[in-house]
Amino acid sequence: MNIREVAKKAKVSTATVSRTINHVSTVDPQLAKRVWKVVEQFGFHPNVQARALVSGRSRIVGLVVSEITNPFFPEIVRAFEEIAVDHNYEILLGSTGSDSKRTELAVRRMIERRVDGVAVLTFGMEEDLMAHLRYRKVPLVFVDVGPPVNGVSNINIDYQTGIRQGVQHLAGLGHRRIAFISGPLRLKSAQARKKAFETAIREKQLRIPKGFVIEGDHTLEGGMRCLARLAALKSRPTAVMCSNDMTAIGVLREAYELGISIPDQLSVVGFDDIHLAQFVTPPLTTIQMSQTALARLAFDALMDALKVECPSETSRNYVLTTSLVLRKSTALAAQVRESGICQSLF
Amino acid sequence: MNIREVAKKAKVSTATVSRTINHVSTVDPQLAKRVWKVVEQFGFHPNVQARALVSGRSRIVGLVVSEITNPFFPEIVRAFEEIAVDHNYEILLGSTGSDSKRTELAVRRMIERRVDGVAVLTFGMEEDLMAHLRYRKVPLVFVDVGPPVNGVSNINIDYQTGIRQGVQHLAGLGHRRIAFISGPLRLKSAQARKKAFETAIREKQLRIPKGFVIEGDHTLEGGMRCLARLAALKSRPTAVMCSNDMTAIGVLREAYELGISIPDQLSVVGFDDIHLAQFVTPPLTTIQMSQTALARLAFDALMDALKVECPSETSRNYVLTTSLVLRKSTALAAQVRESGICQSLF
DNA sequence: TTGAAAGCGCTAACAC
DNA sequence: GTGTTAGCGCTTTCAA
Repeated sequence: MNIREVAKKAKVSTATVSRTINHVSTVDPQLAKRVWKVVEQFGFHPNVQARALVSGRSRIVGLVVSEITNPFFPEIVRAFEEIAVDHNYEILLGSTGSDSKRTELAVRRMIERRVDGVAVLTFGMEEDLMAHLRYRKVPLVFVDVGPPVNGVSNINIDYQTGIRQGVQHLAGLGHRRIAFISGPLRLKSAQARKKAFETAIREKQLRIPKGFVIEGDHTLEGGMRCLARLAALKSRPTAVMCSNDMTAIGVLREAYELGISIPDQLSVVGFDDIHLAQFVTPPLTTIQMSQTALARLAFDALMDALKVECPSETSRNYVLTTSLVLRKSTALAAQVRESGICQSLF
Repeated sequence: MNIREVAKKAKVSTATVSRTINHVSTVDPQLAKRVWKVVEQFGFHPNVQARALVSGRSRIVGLVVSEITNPFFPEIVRAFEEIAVDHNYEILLGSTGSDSKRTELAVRRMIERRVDGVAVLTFGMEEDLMAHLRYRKVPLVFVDVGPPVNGVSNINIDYQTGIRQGVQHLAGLGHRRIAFISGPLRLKSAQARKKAFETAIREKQLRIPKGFVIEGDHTLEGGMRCLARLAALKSRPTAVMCSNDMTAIGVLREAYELGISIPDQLSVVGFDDIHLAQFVTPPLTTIQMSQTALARLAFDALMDALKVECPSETSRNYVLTTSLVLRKSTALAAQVRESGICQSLF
C-alpha cells in the first residue's frame, strides 16, 4: 500500500491524498471522505522515510542521558518519551556513561539519523558533543551550561532554593556540623550544588569544618565510601547533605553497617527525589528536582526552537526550581535533644 | 554534502561512490581511495532516510518493555542499546505500562517507522501487539509465549532451575512454611514463576499452607501490602519467595515497619537480581535472570530472523536459565536454631 | 569494473 | 480545489 494505490482506489491524485492525510484544509470534504475510507480500509500508513527525505524533517529528536541505569534517568526518559509521542515525535536514546567515546558515537548516530533536535540531559555538558552538534546546526538544549549561545537553549536548575531550604531545615533542628558529599566535580551540575551548599551555610552564619566537604560520584557505592570517610573523622558531622539520592541511599546503607542510627545519630538529606527515596529506611528527606518537569521543559525548548524559521540562531533560557521534601531521615541534633534546648532557640 | 557532490569531487559516478561506501569488493582500489578521501575530507554521511527508502530496510529495531521506571528494565535497555549500536542498528523504545492503549500506540509507531524487527520484553505477551505486528510480517521475538509460530521467535525462561534452587536452599535451612508472592497473574511469566514454585515445593515433599500463595503486582508497594497480609495470618510463614526483586524489597521494607527482623524471623528470596538487590538491608538473596543475557538473546534472535530470506516464516526457540544468588536475607528457620537441630537433618 | 538511469514513496510548486 | 510533475538522496539494474 502506497500513496499511489490509495489515489487510484479513491479515484483522486496522489496530491489530494497527500493533502488529505496531512490535514490541508482546502480539500473538498467529499474527496477527503473517499480518501480516508480507502486509507482506513487498507490500513495505509505513509512511509516515514520518504516523508522525511522530501521534507527534510525526520520528526525524531535525540535524548542523551548519562546512564539509563541510574534511577534518576528512567523517569526522565519515560516523561520525555510520553511527551514526544504525543507530538508525533520519535526519540533516539543515547547514554554516554560519561565516556567520551560513547558520547562521540551517540552524536554520530543522531546526526546520521538526521534528528530535528537534541536534548542533552547529562548534567555535565560534554564539550565534544556540543561542538559536533552545533556544527550541524541542530537545535540543542542543555542543562546547566553557561550563558546561552546561538542555537543552544539552556535549562538552568535553581539549586539554591532547594539547598537553602535543606540547610535551613537542618540548622533549625540544631545541626551545626553539616557535611556535604558532592558529585563528581568535573560535572558543572555537581559544582553548582556544592557551591549552593556553601552559600547556604554562609547565609546561616555557620562554617564548614575541615574535611566536611568531600567528593562522591553520584552512586550508591560512592555514598557508602564517603560516609565511611566522614565517620573516620575525629569529630563527626551530625548531618550530611548529598548531591543526589543514590549517594544518600549509600550513606543510609553504610550507616546501617557502621551501627550509626539514622536520623537519631545522623541526619541525612538527599537530592533529586527519585521514586525510590520514599521507600528506603528511613524514608529520605530530600530536595526535589522534578524529573517530569525537566523532561517537559527540555522538550518544549526543542519545540520552541523548531518553530522559528532559523533554529540555529535561537537560544533561550529556562528555569527549573528545586524544593525540600520532608520525610524521616532528619531529626533534632543529638546535643539539642540531650540538653533539652528547644528548637526555637536556634 | 550528498552522494552526487562526492561523486563530482572524486571524479567518479554516484554508483561508484555508493559501491565504495558500501564496501562492494569490485571497486578499483584506486577509485575507492579517491572516494574515501573526499568522504573523509567533507565529512560525508549517507542519508539514512534515502537509504532506507530505497533498500526497504530501516536498520531500526523496536524494543518494547513494560515500564522503564521498573529497575529491571533499564538494564535491559542499556544492554540492548549497546548491542544494537554495535551492529549499526538504532532502537525505538516503547513502554506499554501494561496499558493497552499505549501498547497499541507503540505498535503503530514501530510500524510507521518501518522497523526491521521488534523485541517484546514485556513478560506478558500482549495479544494485540502480537496480532498487529504479525500482520506486518516483521520478525518478532517474545518472552514466554507458547509454542513458536511463524515469524515469531521465543525466549523461554527456565524459571524452574532457579526457583528449585531457591526452595531447596530454604528447605535446607529448615523452612517448611514457605510463602510465595506472585506477580500479576494475567502475565504468563508470573504464572510460570508461581507454577515453578509449586512444583519445587512438591518435589521437596512439602506442602503449601492455605493463604500462603498470594498475588502481588511486581511493585515495591505491592510487596509491602502482601507482607502485611501474610503477617496477619494466624500462623505466619518463616520464609517468603517473591516473583521479583521489587516485591522482595517491599517485603523488606514492610518487615522493618512491622518490626519483623530479616533474616532472623523471616527469610526472603527475590527474583531477577537487579543491581539494587545487593544494596538493600540486608542484601537480598535472589534468583538471577541476567538482564544482559536476555537482551543479547533477544537481539540475536532478531538478527537470526533477519538473516534468512523469508523472515516471516522463521521461528526459533531460545532458552535462558536462572540460578540462585546467595546473600544475607535468608537464614536458618527459627525453630531449627532454637532446637539446635543441625541443618543436615533436613 | 564503471556509468547512466530508473525508481523507492512522498511533498510541494505550478498549472489548470 | 485538484492534478501533473519534479525532485529529495540513495541503490541497483543494465549496458558498455
